[in-house]
Amino acid sequence: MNITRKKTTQSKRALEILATLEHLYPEATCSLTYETPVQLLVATILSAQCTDERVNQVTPNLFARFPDASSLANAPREDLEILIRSTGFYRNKAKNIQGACQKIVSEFGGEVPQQMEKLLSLPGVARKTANVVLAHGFGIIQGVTVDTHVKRLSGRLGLTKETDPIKIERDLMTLLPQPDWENFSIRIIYHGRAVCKARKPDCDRCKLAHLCPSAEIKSTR
DNA sequence: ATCCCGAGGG
DNA sequence: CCCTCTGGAT
Repeated sequence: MNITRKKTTQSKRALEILATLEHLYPEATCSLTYETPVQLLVATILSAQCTDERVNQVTPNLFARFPDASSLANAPREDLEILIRSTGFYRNKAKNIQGACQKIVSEFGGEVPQQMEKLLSLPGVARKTANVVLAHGFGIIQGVTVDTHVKRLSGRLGLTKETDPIKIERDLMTLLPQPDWENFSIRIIYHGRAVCKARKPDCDRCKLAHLCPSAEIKSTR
């Protein structure tokens, strides 16, 4: 009973947070630029530990030369590395992009698969990347995208005590209605970038402060 | 737990 | 200098 009641309270608070975020960022969408599911997958792999702004800076040149899975699969590794270098982790990312595209060509007919298990079988693709591709590429809501922002804000907002992204995702999936899973993530990310920043969270201007156990109240001492 | 890794902010 | 940015594999 206690647990059920507690979960209900938390879930209600999660919904209030989501409602506030929807009001705050009505137009929030995936901020990566892409034309096809393959390009979305590649851009998402590139977005690891890197701002989406920087990803969008390299992908136009990348996709102009290697627009699809087969051209990426057959590209000289060094050309890929040079094109994506500024996004960091460029050797791993180039290897993973190429490996993923080779498998997409050889096993999935050159198209990004729409099943979670098949996506997870691609090198460099785990739940975060798979969730982004399924949601924004195909409109399939399979889980909650947990990136560095979702992880940080979920903790600060008291929506989870976990630190493992998989467990955080499980908590958020319990707290939120399935159709809103990606809506929540995308807006949390916007809020994490603009207000609830990693270094210096701007609690004074935060519209979620009244719902947040971590908000700093500066008037008390 | 550690490694991969560039770029920008403080 | 240190920290952070839509992580994933070993």
